[in-house]
Amino acid sequence: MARAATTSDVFNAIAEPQRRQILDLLAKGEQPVNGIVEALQMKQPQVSKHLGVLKEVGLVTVRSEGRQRLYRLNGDALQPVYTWLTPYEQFWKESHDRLDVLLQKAQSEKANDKSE
Amino acid sequence: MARAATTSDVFNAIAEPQRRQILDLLAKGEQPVNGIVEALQMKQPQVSKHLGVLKEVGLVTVRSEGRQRLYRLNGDALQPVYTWLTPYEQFWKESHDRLDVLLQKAQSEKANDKSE
DNA sequence: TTGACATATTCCTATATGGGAATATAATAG
DNA sequence: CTATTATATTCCCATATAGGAATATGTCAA
Repeated sequence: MARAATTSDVFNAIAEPQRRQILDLLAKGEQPVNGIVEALQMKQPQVSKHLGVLKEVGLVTVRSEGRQRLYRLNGDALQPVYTWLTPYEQFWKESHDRLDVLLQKAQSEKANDKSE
Repeated sequence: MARAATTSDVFNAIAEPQRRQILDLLAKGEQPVNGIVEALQMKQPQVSKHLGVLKEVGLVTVRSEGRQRLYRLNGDALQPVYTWLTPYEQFWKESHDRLDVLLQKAQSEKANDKSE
């Protein structure tokens, strides 16, 4: 089997750096395709393709206005990533105060208390 | 150009569901390859390959003990994902209280204060 | 209608899988 | 040394890109 499609889920969709850039831009507000093209210095067809992927996984929505197509971020679609990631938060938040380390420290301090 | 390598960065590495499963398992504690194979019902070569990817991006570390190779999670390596994701948090945490909405609400409440 | 602008789609190619099967390597027991 | 256990590596294949180039589609203006 080959690698899963980028459209199979949000994790695959955001694996591509340029798609994350597009999302970051859209986080500041709705943009027409050309707005993205200019802001991020990408080629128009590539942007349209990336937007297609993002749309398919629900990360963006579109609406037409005249000849422009305005893309808008749908941040909610990122929640699965956040949900998966949250339990790992402990590993870097105060990374040197992980539970096991704290326990060891507590032990040695207890020992020190006795000897000091 | 083809898709970036799964070993190019953490985002690509965690795009594969089975690799996330492996990480989830290792989050509970160090495991030998066969421990993972049994726990997750995967084939040994596949597990070794996935571990190779995870190791290359720094998500796991290994140490040998006898004939076993014990893999351990290195959660710190997930921080880039968390960092990228955090600004989007507002979109789903109290998703109906997004900043723009809050501002509107504040405005109308202010108006109400005056009238009440 | 015709032209110009905005975006989407198609075709092509090089590349990187992920799984299966078979095999190689490493380490220990006897 | 030899068999066994534990893991890694190699080969092969089907598939899905991501980018470039060219072109199709859509929409509005005159």
